[in-house]
Amino acid sequence: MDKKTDLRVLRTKQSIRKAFFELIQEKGYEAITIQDIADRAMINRNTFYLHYQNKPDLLDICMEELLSELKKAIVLCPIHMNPFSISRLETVMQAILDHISGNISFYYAMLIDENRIYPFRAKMEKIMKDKLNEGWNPAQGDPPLAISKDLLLEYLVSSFMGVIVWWIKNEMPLPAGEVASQFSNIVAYGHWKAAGIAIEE
Amino acid sequence: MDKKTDLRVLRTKQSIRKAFFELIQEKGYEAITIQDIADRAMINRNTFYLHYQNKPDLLDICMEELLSELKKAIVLCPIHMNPFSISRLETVMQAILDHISGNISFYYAMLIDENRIYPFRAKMEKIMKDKLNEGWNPAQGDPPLAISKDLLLEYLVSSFMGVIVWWIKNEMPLPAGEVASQFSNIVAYGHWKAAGIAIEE
DNA sequence: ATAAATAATGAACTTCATGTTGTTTATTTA
DNA sequence: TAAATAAACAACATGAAGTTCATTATTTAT
Repeated sequence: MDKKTDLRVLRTKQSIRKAFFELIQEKGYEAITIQDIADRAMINRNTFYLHYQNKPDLLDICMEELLSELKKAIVLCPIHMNPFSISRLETVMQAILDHISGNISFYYAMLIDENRIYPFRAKMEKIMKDKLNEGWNPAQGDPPLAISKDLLLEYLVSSFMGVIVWWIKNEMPLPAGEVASQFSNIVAYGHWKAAGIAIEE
Repeated sequence: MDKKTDLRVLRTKQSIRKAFFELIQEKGYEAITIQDIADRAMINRNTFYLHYQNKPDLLDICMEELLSELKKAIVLCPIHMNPFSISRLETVMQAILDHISGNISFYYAMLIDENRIYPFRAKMEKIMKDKLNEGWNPAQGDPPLAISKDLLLEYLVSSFMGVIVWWIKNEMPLPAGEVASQFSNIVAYGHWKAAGIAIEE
Protein backbone atom coordinates (compact mmCIF):
# COMPACT_ATOMS: atom_id res chain seq x y z
CA MET A 1 0.00 0.00 0.00
CA ASP A 2 1.66 3.16 -1.21
CA LYS A 3 1.41 5.99 1.22
CA LYS A 4 1.23 8.61 -1.49
CA THR A 5 -1.85 7.64 -3.40
CA ASP A 6 -3.69 10.84 -2.64
CA LEU A 7 -4.17 12.52 -5.95
CA ARG A 8 -4.19 15.95 -4.36
CA VAL A 9 -0.63 15.49 -3.23
CA LEU A 10 0.59 14.32 -6.60
CA ARG A 11 -1.20 17.11 -8.37
CA THR A 12 0.17 19.76 -6.05
CA LYS A 13 3.73 18.47 -6.18
CA GLN A 14 3.61 18.24 -9.91
CA SER A 15 2.43 21.78 -10.38
CA ILE A 16 5.04 23.02 -7.95
CA ARG A 17 7.78 21.32 -9.97
CA LYS A 18 6.42 22.63 -13.21
CA ALA A 19 6.19 26.17 -11.88
CA PHE A 20 9.67 25.88 -10.43
CA PHE A 21 11.31 24.86 -13.68
CA GLU A 22 9.46 27.50 -15.64
CA LEU A 23 10.54 30.18 -13.21
CA ILE A 24 14.15 29.05 -13.25
CA GLN A 25 14.19 29.61 -16.96
CA GLU A 26 12.40 32.92 -16.72
CA LYS A 27 14.22 34.67 -13.88
CA GLY A 28 16.87 32.34 -12.54
CA TYR A 29 16.89 30.32 -9.36
CA GLU A 30 18.02 33.04 -6.97
CA ALA A 31 15.34 35.50 -7.91
CA ILE A 32 12.49 33.09 -7.31
CA THR A 33 10.40 33.52 -4.17
CA ILE A 34 8.11 30.95 -2.63
CA GLN A 35 5.25 33.28 -3.44
CA ASP A 36 6.26 33.19 -7.10
CA ILE A 37 6.10 29.44 -7.08
CA ALA A 38 2.78 29.42 -5.27
CA ASP A 39 1.25 31.93 -7.68
CA ARG A 40 2.42 30.04 -10.73
CA ALA A 41 1.35 26.69 -9.36
CA MET A 42 -1.94 28.22 -8.26
CA ILE A 43 -1.69 27.03 -4.70
CA ASN A 44 -1.55 28.78 -1.37
CA ARG A 45 1.92 29.73 -0.24
CA ASN A 46 1.31 27.66 2.85
CA THR A 47 0.70 24.57 0.81
CA PHE A 48 4.23 24.77 -0.48
CA TYR A 49 5.53 24.27 3.04
CA LEU A 50 3.40 21.17 3.44
CA HIS A 51 5.56 19.48 0.80
CA TYR A 52 8.98 21.11 0.88
CA GLN A 53 10.99 22.68 3.62
CA ASN A 54 12.24 25.58 1.56
CA LYS A 55 13.60 26.51 -1.84
CA PRO A 56 16.94 24.68 -1.57
CA ASP A 57 15.08 21.59 -0.42
CA LEU A 58 12.87 21.71 -3.50
CA LEU A 59 15.91 22.13 -5.69
CA ASP A 60 17.72 19.22 -4.06
CA ILE A 61 14.81 16.88 -4.48
CA CYS A 62 14.33 17.85 -8.11
CA MET A 63 18.01 17.32 -8.80
CA GLU A 64 18.15 13.98 -7.06
CA GLU A 65 15.20 12.72 -9.03
CA LEU A 66 16.74 13.64 -12.33
CA LEU A 67 20.14 12.32 -11.40
CA SER A 68 18.85 9.00 -10.22
CA GLU A 69 17.36 8.64 -13.68
CA LEU A 70 20.75 9.49 -15.13
CA LYS A 71 22.40 6.87 -12.98
CA LYS A 72 19.88 4.29 -14.07
CA ALA A 73 20.59 5.18 -17.67
CA ILE A 74 24.30 4.48 -17.42
CA VAL A 75 24.35 1.65 -14.92
CA LEU A 76 23.95 -0.88 -17.71
CA CYS A 77 27.01 0.26 -19.59
CA PRO A 78 29.73 -2.41 -19.48
CA ILE A 79 32.37 -2.01 -16.83
CA HIS A 80 34.79 -4.77 -17.70
CA MET A 81 36.84 -2.59 -20.00
CA ASN A 82 39.64 -0.22 -19.29
CA PRO A 83 37.82 2.85 -18.01
CA PHE A 84 39.66 5.02 -20.47
CA SER A 85 39.01 2.84 -23.47
CA ILE A 86 37.41 4.46 -26.46
CA SER A 87 34.46 2.09 -26.67
CA ARG A 88 33.64 2.59 -23.03
CA LEU A 89 33.78 6.36 -23.34
CA GLU A 90 31.57 6.24 -26.36
CA THR A 91 29.04 3.90 -24.78
CA VAL A 92 28.73 5.95 -21.61
CA MET A 93 28.48 9.20 -23.48
CA GLN A 94 25.81 7.88 -25.77
CA ALA A 95 23.75 6.67 -22.82
CA ILE A 96 24.02 10.05 -21.15
CA LEU A 97 23.12 12.00 -24.26
CA ASP A 98 20.13 9.79 -24.91
CA HIS A 99 18.91 10.33 -21.40
CA ILE A 100 19.38 14.08 -21.71
CA SER A 101 17.50 14.33 -24.98
CA GLY A 102 14.58 12.59 -23.31
CA ASN A 103 14.53 15.24 -20.56
CA ILE A 104 15.80 18.18 -22.51
CA SER A 105 13.81 20.94 -20.84
CA PHE A 106 15.03 19.94 -17.41
CA TYR A 107 18.63 19.83 -18.48
CA TYR A 108 18.28 23.09 -20.30
CA ALA A 109 17.05 24.80 -17.15
CA MET A 110 19.82 23.24 -15.11
CA LEU A 111 22.79 23.80 -17.38
CA ILE A 112 22.28 26.58 -19.90
CA ASP A 113 22.79 30.34 -19.76
CA GLU A 114 21.94 32.40 -16.75
CA ASN A 115 19.62 29.77 -15.40
CA ARG A 116 22.49 27.49 -14.58
CA ILE A 117 22.24 25.53 -11.38
CA TYR A 118 25.88 24.86 -10.78
CA PRO A 119 25.58 22.29 -8.05
CA PHE A 120 23.72 20.24 -10.62
CA ARG A 121 26.67 20.35 -12.95
CA ALA A 122 28.96 19.32 -10.10
CA LYS A 123 26.72 16.39 -9.26
CA MET A 124 26.66 15.28 -12.86
CA GLU A 125 30.41 15.42 -13.01
CA LYS A 126 30.63 13.32 -9.88
CA ILE A 127 28.38 10.64 -11.37
CA MET A 128 30.39 10.52 -14.56
CA LYS A 129 33.67 10.33 -12.70
CA ASP A 130 32.42 7.46 -10.59
CA LYS A 131 31.23 5.62 -13.67
CA LEU A 132 34.42 6.09 -15.62
CA ASN A 133 36.44 5.11 -12.60
CA GLU A 134 34.43 1.95 -12.03
CA GLY A 135 36.35 -1.28 -12.21
CA TRP A 136 39.64 0.49 -12.63
CA ASN A 137 42.33 -1.55 -11.00
CA PRO A 138 45.78 -0.43 -12.00
CA ALA A 139 47.75 -2.99 -9.96
CA GLN A 140 47.84 -5.53 -12.74
CA GLY A 141 51.30 -5.21 -14.10
CA ASP A 142 50.17 -2.44 -16.41
CA PRO A 143 52.72 0.28 -16.89
CA PRO A 144 51.95 3.20 -14.59
CA LEU A 145 50.18 6.19 -16.10
CA ALA A 146 52.47 8.93 -17.28
CA ILE A 147 50.05 11.47 -15.87
CA SER A 148 47.88 11.52 -12.76
CA LYS A 149 44.70 9.47 -12.97
CA ASP A 150 42.84 12.21 -11.14
CA LEU A 151 43.97 14.68 -13.72
CA LEU A 152 42.94 12.36 -16.52
CA LEU A 153 39.48 11.89 -15.01
CA GLU A 154 39.09 15.60 -14.38
CA TYR A 155 40.11 16.27 -17.93
CA LEU A 156 37.77 13.69 -19.42
CA VAL A 157 34.76 14.74 -17.40
CA SER A 158 35.28 18.45 -17.91
CA SER A 159 35.60 18.16 -21.64
CA PHE A 160 32.66 15.79 -21.66
CA MET A 161 30.51 18.32 -19.83
CA GLY A 162 31.67 21.03 -22.19
CA VAL A 163 30.46 19.05 -25.15
CA ILE A 164 27.17 18.27 -23.45
CA VAL A 165 26.54 21.93 -22.75
CA TRP A 166 27.44 22.82 -26.31
CA TRP A 167 25.09 20.17 -27.61
CA ILE A 168 22.14 21.31 -25.51
CA LYS A 169 22.72 25.00 -26.14
CA ASN A 170 22.85 24.47 -29.89
CA GLU A 171 19.62 22.52 -29.83
CA MET A 172 21.20 19.15 -30.42
CA PRO A 173 22.47 19.74 -33.96
CA LEU A 174 23.85 16.21 -34.24
CA PRO A 175 22.39 12.87 -33.21
CA ALA A 176 23.63 11.57 -29.86
CA GLY A 177 25.53 8.74 -31.46
CA GLU A 178 27.52 11.05 -33.66
CA VAL A 179 28.45 13.41 -30.83
CA ALA A 180 29.58 10.48 -28.74
CA SER A 181 31.67 9.15 -31.58
CA GLN A 182 33.26 12.49 -32.46
CA PHE A 183 34.01 13.23 -28.86
CA SER A 184 35.66 9.88 -28.35
CA ASN A 185 37.78 10.57 -31.38
CA ILE A 186 38.88 13.98 -30.21
CA VAL A 187 39.75 12.71 -26.81
CA ALA A 188 41.48 9.57 -28.01
CA TYR A 189 43.55 10.88 -30.87
CA GLY A 190 43.77 14.57 -30.14
CA HIS A 191 41.79 17.41 -31.55
CA TRP A 192 43.94 18.06 -34.59
CA LYS A 193 43.58 14.65 -36.02
CA ALA A 194 39.89 14.67 -35.18
CA ALA A 195 39.38 18.08 -36.71
CA GLY A 196 41.55 17.37 -39.71
CA ILE A 197 44.16 19.99 -38.88
CA ALA A 198 47.75 19.31 -39.82
CA ILE A 199 49.98 19.20 -36.78
CA GLU A 200 52.56 21.95 -36.47
CA GLU A 201 54.91 21.86 -33.56
CA MET B 1 44.51 64.29 -9.37
CA ASP B 2 43.04 60.98 -8.34
CA LYS B 3 39.64 61.29 -6.79
CA LYS B 4 40.20 58.36 -4.47
CA THR B 5 43.15 59.49 -2.43
CA ASP B 6 41.31 59.46 0.86
CA LEU B 7 42.98 56.79 2.92
CA ARG B 8 39.79 56.08 4.83
CA VAL B 9 38.09 54.97 1.65
CA LEU B 10 40.92 52.71 0.62
CA ARG B 11 41.15 51.21 4.06
CA THR B 12 37.42 50.56 4.26
CA LYS B 13 37.19 49.06 0.81
CA GLN B 14 40.16 46.86 1.47
CA SER B 15 38.78 45.46 4.69
CA ILE B 16 35.42 44.86 3.03
CA ARG B 17 37.09 42.84 0.28
CA LYS B 18 39.16 40.90 2.76
CA ALA B 19 36.14 40.11 4.90
CA PHE B 20 34.16 39.15 1.83
CA PHE B 21 36.68 36.64 0.57
CA GLU B 22 37.15 35.13 3.99
CA LEU B 23 33.42 34.71 4.42
CA ILE B 24 33.00 33.14 1.00
CA GLN B 25 35.44 30.46 2.02
CA GLU B 26 33.85 30.00 5.42
CA LYS B 27 30.15 29.88 4.63
CA GLY B 28 29.70 30.35 0.91
CA TYR B 29 28.49 33.39 -0.99
CA GLU B 30 24.77 32.88 -0.59
CA ALA B 31 24.84 32.62 3.18
CA ILE B 32 26.69 35.89 3.68
CA THR B 33 24.74 38.90 4.91
CA ILE B 34 25.81 42.51 4.73
CA GLN B 35 25.90 42.51 8.50
CA ASP B 36 28.38 39.62 8.39
CA ILE B 37 30.65 41.59 6.13
CA ALA B 38 30.33 44.72 8.26
CA ASP B 39 31.10 42.82 11.46
CA ARG B 40 34.13 41.11 9.97
CA ALA B 41 35.42 44.29 8.40
CA MET B 42 34.71 46.16 11.63
CA ILE B 43 32.69 48.87 9.98
CA ASN B 44 29.14 50.06 10.34
CA ARG B 45 26.68 48.27 8.12
CA ASN B 46 25.78 51.61 6.65
CA THR B 47 29.32 52.24 5.56
CA PHE B 48 29.07 49.22 3.29
CA TYR B 49 26.35 50.98 1.33
CA LEU B 50 28.56 54.02 0.88
CA HIS B 51 30.84 51.91 -1.30
CA TYR B 52 28.74 49.16 -2.84
CA GLN B 53 25.15 48.95 -3.88
CA ASN B 54 24.58 45.45 -2.58
CA LYS B 55 26.15 42.03 -2.36
CA PRO B 56 26.00 41.16 -6.08
CA ASP B 57 27.53 44.53 -6.86
CA LEU B 58 30.43 43.79 -4.54
CA LEU B 59 30.89 40.41 -6.14
CA ASP B 60 30.82 41.83 -9.64
CA ILE B 61 33.41 44.46 -8.86
CA CYS B 62 35.71 41.93 -7.21
CA MET B 63 35.37 39.60 -10.17
CA GLU B 64 36.00 42.30 -12.72
CA GLU B 65 39.13 43.41 -10.94
CA LEU B 66 40.57 39.92 -10.89
CA LEU B 67 39.59 39.20 -14.45
CA SER B 68 41.04 42.38 -15.82
CA GLU B 69 44.31 41.22 -14.28
CA LEU B 70 43.86 37.91 -16.01
CA LYS B 71 43.25 39.62 -19.32
CA LYS B 72 46.36 41.69 -18.85
CA ALA B 73 48.32 38.53 -18.16
CA ILE B 74 47.40 36.88 -21.43
CA VAL B 75 47.17 39.87 -23.72
CA LEU B 76 50.84 39.58 -24.54
CA CYS B 77 50.64 36.02 -25.76
CA PRO B 78 51.31 35.83 -29.49
CA ILE B 79 48.27 35.79 -31.73
CA HIS B 80 49.79 35.19 -35.11
CA MET B 81 49.59 31.43 -34.83
CA ASN B 82 46.79 29.06 -35.55
CA PRO B 83 44.58 29.40 -32.48
CA PHE B 84 44.57 25.67 -32.02
CA SER B 85 48.31 25.23 -32.36
CA ILE B 86 50.09 23.44 -29.57
CA SER B 87 52.56 26.22 -28.84
CA ARG B 88 49.79 28.77 -28.58
CA LEU B 89 47.78 26.60 -26.23
CA GLU B 90 50.79 26.03 -24.08
CA THR B 91 51.76 29.69 -23.97
CA VAL B 92 48.29 30.87 -23.04
CA MET B 93 47.84 28.19 -20.43
CA GLN B 94 51.17 28.95 -18.85
CA ALA B 95 50.33 32.64 -18.62
CA ILE B 96 47.01 31.86 -16.98
CA LEU B 97 48.46 29.43 -14.48
CA ASP B 98 51.18 31.86 -13.54
CA HIS B 99 48.62 34.56 -12.94
CA ILE B 100 46.52 32.20 -10.84
CA SER B 101 49.38 31.10 -8.65
CA GLY B 102 50.07 34.74 -7.90
CA ASN B 103 46.47 35.20 -6.70
CA ILE B 104 45.80 31.74 -5.40
CA SER B 105 43.57 32.59 -2.47
CA PHE B 106 41.21 34.56 -4.68
CA TYR B 107 40.95 31.83 -7.24
CA TYR B 108 40.51 29.23 -4.55
CA ALA B 109 37.53 31.10 -3.15
CA MET B 110 36.06 31.56 -6.60
CA LEU B 111 36.52 28.09 -8.05
CA ILE B 112 36.92 25.41 -5.42
CA ASP B 113 34.44 23.31 -3.46
CA GLU B 114 31.21 24.69 -2.10
CA ASN B 115 32.47 28.23 -2.26
CA ARG B 116 32.34 28.21 -6.01
CA ILE B 117 31.19 31.39 -7.67
CA TYR B 118 30.01 29.96 -10.93
CA PRO B 119 29.56 33.17 -12.83
CA PHE B 120 33.25 33.66 -12.25
CA ARG B 121 34.01 30.39 -13.97
CA ALA B 122 31.77 31.37 -16.87
CA LYS B 123 33.56 34.69 -17.22
CA MET B 124 36.93 32.99 -17.19
CA GLU B 125 35.79 30.63 -19.90
CA LYS B 126 34.63 33.55 -21.98
CA ILE B 127 38.00 35.25 -21.70
CA MET B 128 39.83 32.09 -22.68
CA LYS B 129 37.54 31.46 -25.62
CA ASP B 130 38.04 34.97 -26.89
CA LYS B 131 41.79 34.63 -26.60
CA LEU B 132 41.97 31.27 -28.31
CA ASN B 133 39.68 32.52 -31.01
CA GLU B 134 41.73 35.64 -31.61
CA GLY B 135 43.16 36.03 -35.07
CA TRP B 136 41.41 32.95 -36.35
CA ASN B 137 40.55 33.47 -39.96
CA PRO B 138 39.49 30.27 -41.64
CA ALA B 139 38.92 31.72 -45.13
CA GLN B 140 42.51 31.15 -46.22
CA GLY B 141 42.30 28.10 -48.41
CA ASP B 142 42.66 25.86 -45.35
CA PRO B 143 40.64 22.71 -45.47
CA PRO B 144 37.42 23.15 -43.47
CA LEU B 145 37.36 21.71 -40.00
CA ALA B 146 35.93 18.25 -39.73
CA ILE B 147 34.12 19.30 -36.57
CA SER B 148 32.46 22.51 -35.51
CA LYS B 149 34.81 25.27 -34.38
CA ASP B 150 32.42 26.13 -31.59
CA LEU B 151 32.56 22.58 -30.39
CA LEU B 152 36.31 22.58 -30.54
CA LEU B 153 36.53 25.79 -28.54
CA GLU B 154 34.01 24.56 -26.01
CA TYR B 155 35.95 21.34 -25.68
CA LEU B 156 39.31 23.06 -25.28
CA VAL B 157 38.12 25.61 -22.75
CA SER B 158 36.16 23.12 -20.69
CA SER B 159 39.02 20.69 -20.39
CA PHE B 160 41.33 23.59 -19.72
CA MET B 161 39.14 24.75 -16.84
CA GLY B 162 38.95 21.22 -15.53
CA VAL B 163 42.71 21.02 -15.33
CA ILE B 164 42.94 24.43 -13.71
CA VAL B 165 40.46 23.41 -11.02
CA TRP B 166 42.31 20.16 -10.46
CA TRP B 167 45.57 22.03 -10.15
CA ILE B 168 44.26 24.53 -7.60
CA LYS B 169 42.38 21.96 -5.57
CA ASN B 170 45.46 19.75 -5.30
CA GLU B 171 47.55 22.65 -4.13
CA MET B 172 49.46 23.03 -7.36
CA PRO B 173 51.37 19.75 -7.27
CA LEU B 174 53.22 20.52 -10.50
CA PRO B 175 54.86 23.70 -11.72
CA ALA B 176 52.74 25.76 -14.09
CA GLY B 177 55.01 25.05 -17.02
CA GLU B 178 54.67 21.33 -16.63
CA VAL B 179 50.89 21.40 -16.36
CA ALA B 180 50.69 23.54 -19.46
CA SER B 181 52.96 21.18 -21.33
CA GLN B 182 51.15 18.01 -20.24
CA PHE B 183 47.80 19.48 -21.01
CA SER B 184 48.87 20.52 -24.48
CA ASN B 185 50.09 17.01 -25.05
CA ILE B 186 46.87 15.39 -23.94
CA VAL B 187 44.82 17.69 -26.04
CA ALA B 188 47.02 17.49 -29.08
CA TYR B 189 47.76 13.80 -29.28
CA GLY B 190 44.97 12.26 -27.25
CA HIS B 191 44.99 11.08 -23.70
CA TRP B 192 46.22 7.57 -24.35
CA LYS B 193 49.41 8.61 -25.98
CA ALA B 194 49.90 11.31 -23.34
CA ALA B 195 49.23 8.90 -20.51
CA GLY B 196 51.23 6.09 -22.03
CA ILE B 197 48.25 3.77 -22.47
CA ALA B 198 48.22 1.42 -25.42
CA ILE B 199 45.31 2.09 -27.71
CA GLU B 200 42.69 -0.62 -27.95
CA GLU B 201 39.82 -0.14 -30.33
C1' DA C 1 -23.47 6.65 1.99
C1' DT C 2 -21.45 8.43 5.69
C1' DA C 3 -17.78 9.24 9.01
C1' DA C 4 -12.92 9.79 9.84
C1' DA C 5 -8.70 11.29 8.02
C1' DT C 6 -6.07 14.20 5.43
C1' DA C 7 -5.06 18.06 2.16
C1' DA C 8 -5.53 22.74 1.04
C1' DT C 9 -6.94 27.44 2.17
C1' DG C 10 -6.75 31.91 4.42
C1' DA C 11 -5.40 34.99 7.87
C1' DA C 12 -2.39 36.55 11.39
C1' DC C 13 1.98 36.73 13.23
C1' DT C 14 7.21 36.71 14.26
C1' DT C 15 11.65 37.10 12.60
C1' DC C 16 15.21 38.72 9.86
C1' DA C 17 17.88 40.95 6.23
C1' DT C 18 17.61 44.72 3.11
C1' DG C 19 18.02 49.27 1.85
C1' DT C 20 17.12 54.24 3.13
C1' DT C 21 17.21 58.68 5.70
C1' DG C 22 18.90 61.97 8.79
C1' DT C 23 21.98 63.39 12.42
C1' DT C 24 26.33 63.44 14.73
C1' DT C 25 31.26 62.60 15.19
C1' DA C 26 35.84 62.01 13.35
C1' DT C 27 39.25 62.61 9.91
C1' DT C 28 41.31 64.48 5.92
C1' DT C 29 42.53 68.10 2.70
C1' DA C 30 42.95 72.76 1.25
C1' DT D 1 42.14 76.52 11.16
C1' DA D 2 38.02 75.97 8.19
C1' DA D 3 35.54 73.36 4.77
C1' DA D 4 34.70 68.95 2.95
C1' DT D 5 34.07 64.31 3.32
C1' DA D 6 33.92 59.67 5.53
C1' DA D 7 32.22 56.90 9.06
C1' DA D 8 29.23 55.94 12.94
C1' DC D 9 24.82 55.65 15.09
C1' DA D 10 19.90 55.32 15.34
C1' DA D 11 15.50 54.84 13.43
C1' DC D 12 12.51 53.34 9.97
C1' DA D 13 9.93 51.04 5.95
C1' DT D 14 9.72 47.01 3.16
C1' DG D 15 9.41 42.38 1.81
C1' DA D 16 10.22 37.47 2.07
C1' DA D 17 10.65 33.52 5.08
C1' DG D 18 8.68 30.42 7.95
C1' DT D 19 5.10 29.22 11.60
C1' DT D 20 0.52 28.63 13.82
C1' DC D 21 -4.21 27.85 13.88
C1' DA D 22 -8.88 27.71 12.53
C1' DT D 23 -11.76 26.59 8.51
C1' DT D 24 -13.08 24.38 4.22
C1' DA D 25 -12.69 20.79 0.76
C1' DT D 26 -11.57 16.29 -0.76
C1' DT D 27 -10.30 11.60 -0.36
C1' DT D 28 -10.35 7.00 1.81
C1' DA D 29 -12.17 3.55 4.75
C1' DT D 30 -16.05 1.59 7.11
